[in-house]
Amino acid sequence: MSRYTAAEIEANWQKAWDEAEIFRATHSADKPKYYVLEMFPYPSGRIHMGHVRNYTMGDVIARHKLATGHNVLHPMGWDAFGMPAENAAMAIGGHPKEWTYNNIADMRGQMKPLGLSIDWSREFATCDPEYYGQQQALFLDMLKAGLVYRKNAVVNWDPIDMTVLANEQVIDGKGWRSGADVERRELTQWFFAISDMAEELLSALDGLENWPAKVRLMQENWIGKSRGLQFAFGLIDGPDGQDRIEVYTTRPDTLMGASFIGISPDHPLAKQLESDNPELAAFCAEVRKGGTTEEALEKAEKRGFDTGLRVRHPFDTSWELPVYVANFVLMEYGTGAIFGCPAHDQRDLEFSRKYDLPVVSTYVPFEAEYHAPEDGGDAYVPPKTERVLYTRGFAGEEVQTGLEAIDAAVDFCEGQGVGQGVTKYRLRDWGLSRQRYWGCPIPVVHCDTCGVVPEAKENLPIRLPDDVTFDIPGNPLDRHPTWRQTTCPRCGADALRETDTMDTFVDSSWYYARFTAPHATTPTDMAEAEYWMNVDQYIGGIEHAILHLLYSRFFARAMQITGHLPKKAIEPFNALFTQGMVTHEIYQTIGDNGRPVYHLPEDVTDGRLADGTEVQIIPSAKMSKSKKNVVDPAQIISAYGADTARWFVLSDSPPERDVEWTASGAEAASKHLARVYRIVSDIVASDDADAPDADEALLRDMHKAIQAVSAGVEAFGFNAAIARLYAFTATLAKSTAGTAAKRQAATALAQLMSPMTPHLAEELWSMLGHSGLIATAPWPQADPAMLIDAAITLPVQVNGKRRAEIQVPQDMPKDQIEKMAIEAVQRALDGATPKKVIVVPGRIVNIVV
RNA sequence: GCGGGCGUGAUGGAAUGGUAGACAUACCAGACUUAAAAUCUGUUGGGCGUAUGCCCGUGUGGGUUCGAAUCCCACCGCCCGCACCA
Repeated sequence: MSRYTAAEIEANWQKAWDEAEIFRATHSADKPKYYVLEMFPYPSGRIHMGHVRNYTMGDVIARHKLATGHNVLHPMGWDAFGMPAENAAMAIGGHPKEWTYNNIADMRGQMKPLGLSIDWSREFATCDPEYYGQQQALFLDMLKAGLVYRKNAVVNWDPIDMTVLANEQVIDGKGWRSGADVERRELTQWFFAISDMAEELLSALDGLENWPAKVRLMQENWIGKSRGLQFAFGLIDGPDGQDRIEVYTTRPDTLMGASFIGISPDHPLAKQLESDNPELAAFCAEVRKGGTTEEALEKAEKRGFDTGLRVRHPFDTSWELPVYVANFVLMEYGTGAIFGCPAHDQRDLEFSRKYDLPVVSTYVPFEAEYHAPEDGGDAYVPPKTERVLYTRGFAGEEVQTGLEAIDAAVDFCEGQGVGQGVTKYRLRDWGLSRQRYWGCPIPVVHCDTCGVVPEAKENLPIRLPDDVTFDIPGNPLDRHPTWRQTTCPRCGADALRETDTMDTFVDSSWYYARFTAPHATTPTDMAEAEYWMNVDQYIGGIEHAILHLLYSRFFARAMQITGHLPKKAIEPFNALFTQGMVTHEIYQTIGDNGRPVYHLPEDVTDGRLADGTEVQIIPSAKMSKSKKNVVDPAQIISAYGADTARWFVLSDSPPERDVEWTASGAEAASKHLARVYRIVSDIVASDDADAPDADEALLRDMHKAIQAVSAGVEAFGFNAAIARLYAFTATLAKSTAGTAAKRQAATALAQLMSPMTPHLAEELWSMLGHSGLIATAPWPQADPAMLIDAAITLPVQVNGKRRAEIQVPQDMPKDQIEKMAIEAVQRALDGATPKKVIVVPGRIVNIVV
């Protein structure tokens, strides 16, 4: 009997698949298409277990679809532009291009042994001029369509990476990559007009039924739609030309409780006043400088600067309110000015107490023991759905919910000519300019006479120059001796190229479309896009729930507007699945300096290092180099084979949750695969043709397994599918059936395992004497008749507690089941007469006494 | 603060409102072996009992239901997203 040797088997079958070109995606009229895509990797140089899990899931889907008669597109590429390449060039010398392409070659080399069913003929990297040239063409079309524009803007400047960041890339006031405190600078930048599509991007979320609700909700919150009233307070004796302050509020029902106006330090009025008020200027400067981190904001006192100006309340001209420049008012949201209502907003209340401003409730709750904010209590902010008593509403005293009162207030104010109801979105335009080298050059030219001129399409791609240096910070394109010099595409005069490159999120916002025609001489080929789009199943990490997925949704729309995608691709990803991380325990000892020292899993055996030192085990966390809790897929593959790694990352945990990598788990997976191999070898070697073939139980279990595993694979229930395969394997191992039945069951087992462990499955298929490849063999079908057992076991409950079991024929009439059930639980009934008998067919009997 | 999710054995987890703990890990026991490894078999939620069995049990407390891990309400704990957003 031969032994299971993963290395040999896996190499052989990978070669066979390559030679047969079974994963090459082609059109076919008689098969439905299926496009499965995993979020493409950044070429850091090494694949990690997270990649293995992600791509294995996609591969299971792809292989299952292939076997169920679909025309599958399953491509792979590289998200290859970005800062790490430049950082590497700065740190260790060399060139980002070289570094990137070497990494790609390395990672491809690590990925191929996984045996993924990828159409490698479609592979590309976003740093290929062939790709980014088309991205430039797309940019020019978007520019023409008004989807890109240039403006002067206060931007988030990352002082370490020396570049601008999008709002989405600022996390807690720090750069998402560098972690540096972000500064505010005013620069001329390119923007995608994504906010114009806010409503569309929001309302279309409803149609994404096969996206996780969590992701849809996160996007909804990010877009941040709010409905409110925008109106003006009349300014008394304002500076030159200023006679009003526009404010926006979502709570116009509290307008009669207003006690001050707060404006942002960046508000035009504040800036105007600043010029002849050094004290105010100092205050504003201090606020602008202030940290925007969570802790800083938490601790930051609500502070204001009384401008001395007063406004009139729109509904009572004798009512004057002071105008403060307040440190908590943001210029970026609404109008950059608010009215403060301390009775119904805790922040406004704190501010009012500090500056001794009046506190007036507009509504109160019904409870008697209510401690009003006027008397030192907290601000009263009930849910908008709660009914409260309005004491200072617009229609006199009445009981209303906040929602009703807000609507009524908007109507009333509009009727009185005080402002209008408006809808606002938190989503802001996407700034795409980056002052970096390793990115897609923005294809425009600055001409002294013509201004900013789009490059001519025939000049594309605008290639990055290779001869650049990284010895000093900043953008090497800026200081390149000749690259900038060009001629104006419009007037032919000498002109300068734009040296900003595009945010790398642009690259990943349309790659899924490029995969449908990776070598087209336009961004996409409409016929191919029409055939392959949309992505039927997209799989990736939850960390991309907002940025990448929102940008991609925007791009799909932009590409439709510019004629690069068909209408049906307006939402590019029909279904989205967000998989969990692969985690591992952390092994730590305390070093001489009292600091923790981390140890790699391969250096720890039974909780001890090689020298016998005991390590402290810290609970499982995301694999990270700094904590050394990393398992290298390449090592696992060489130790156990790819099938073991694939099997393990799919088992144990549901795919959307984190899975903990354990050595014992990997060992167990490996043993199981070897066991399956052995069982099938034995079946092939034996000849029990004379054994009673009547072991129907085996074939029944086979059909049930086909049913359960198929359902599991289709519904991302990989862990449950694998559990079922363990059980079916046990049935097969113990079966006393004849060879023919066993061979049939073994064949089904191989097929059901084939999406997860494709190499072993091919080997078993071949051992069992089947011709061709299991990868392309039709998926087994469950026979409905075999799923129903002739006799079934019914638990019998008395008052909801299980007291007995009865064996009944599948089709026994209800009244007979009742009779049998009552008989079976005579003792538990203890003479009592059943009041009611509930028979749930095929499930349970419950007797109520 | 706002929004969302989760809580089941020693562990990962399973369970269309219908036998809670499938499957796996770990542990324990047995078979094979001179021995070990490998392999195979069995046990394992808690408690009571010689036993047929009985009681308890899905974070806590209540509710709906013939029947609740699952649905509803409140609370506790953990996790995630957003956040001086007016």
